[in-house]
Amino acid sequence: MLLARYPTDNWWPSRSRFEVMVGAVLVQNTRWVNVHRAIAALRARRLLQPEALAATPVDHVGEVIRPAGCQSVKAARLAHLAAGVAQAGGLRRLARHSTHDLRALLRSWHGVGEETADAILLYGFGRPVFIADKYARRWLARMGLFDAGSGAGAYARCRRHVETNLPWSPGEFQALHAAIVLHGQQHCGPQARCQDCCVGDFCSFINNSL
DNA sequence: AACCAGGAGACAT
DNA sequence: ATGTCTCATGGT
Repeated sequence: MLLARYPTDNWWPSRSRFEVMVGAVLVQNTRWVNVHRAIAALRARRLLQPEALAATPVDHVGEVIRPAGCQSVKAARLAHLAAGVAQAGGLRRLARHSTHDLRALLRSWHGVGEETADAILLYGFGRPVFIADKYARRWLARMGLFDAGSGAGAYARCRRHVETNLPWSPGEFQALHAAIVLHGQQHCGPQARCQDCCVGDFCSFINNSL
C-alpha cells in the first residue's frame, strides 16, 4: 500500500550501474527532467561507460551535460567518477566490496557526498540503505519519529537509526526513499506545515515500524 | 521576476 | 564546529 499511494515504478530509470552513478551526480540540486536530458545526450555520444567518459575532455562533457546545470562542477565530478572506477579495478570489482567499504570508497571521490554515495549504493548496487536526505530528516522529525538535529553527523545518525530499526530489503528501501521524496515534493515542502498529508496509511505504517 | 531543484565543496567566522 | 556562498540550467 505504500506503493499504491506513491507509485515508484520508474523513480530511478537506468540501464546500467554506471548510469546510476552518473545520474546520482547530475541530480544534485537539480530536477530529474533536466538530468534525463543530460543522460540522453551522454548516451547518444556513448559516454555512459567509465572508459569512454574518462577518455573525453572535461570541457566537452560539460557541454553535453549542460541541461543538468552546474556544468563545470559536474563535468569534473563525472571525471572523478570515471577515474575512481578505473582505479578501483572496474565495476565488477567495485561490486565485491561490502556496503561499508564501498560507501567509504565512493565518499573518497571528489563530488560524492553522503547522499550521492547512498543513492549509488541503493539504486546502483542494490544495497539495503536508507537515504537520510533533507526530505527524510524533515519528515521523520515532523512525525516525531526521529530528530537527528542539524549539526554535523545528522545524516549518518538518521540513516543508522532507520536502518537498525527497519530491516528492509533493498527494494523496500528504494520504494521508501521515492515515497518520502514524492510526499515531500507534493505535500510537505520547506514552508508547508505537513498536517493532513501525514495521517494516511503510509505514515502510520512507517510509524508502527519505528 | 524572483525563486528553487532528488547536493557538495570552499570559505569565512 | 557551524553558517553562507557558489555552481548554472530550466521550470514555476
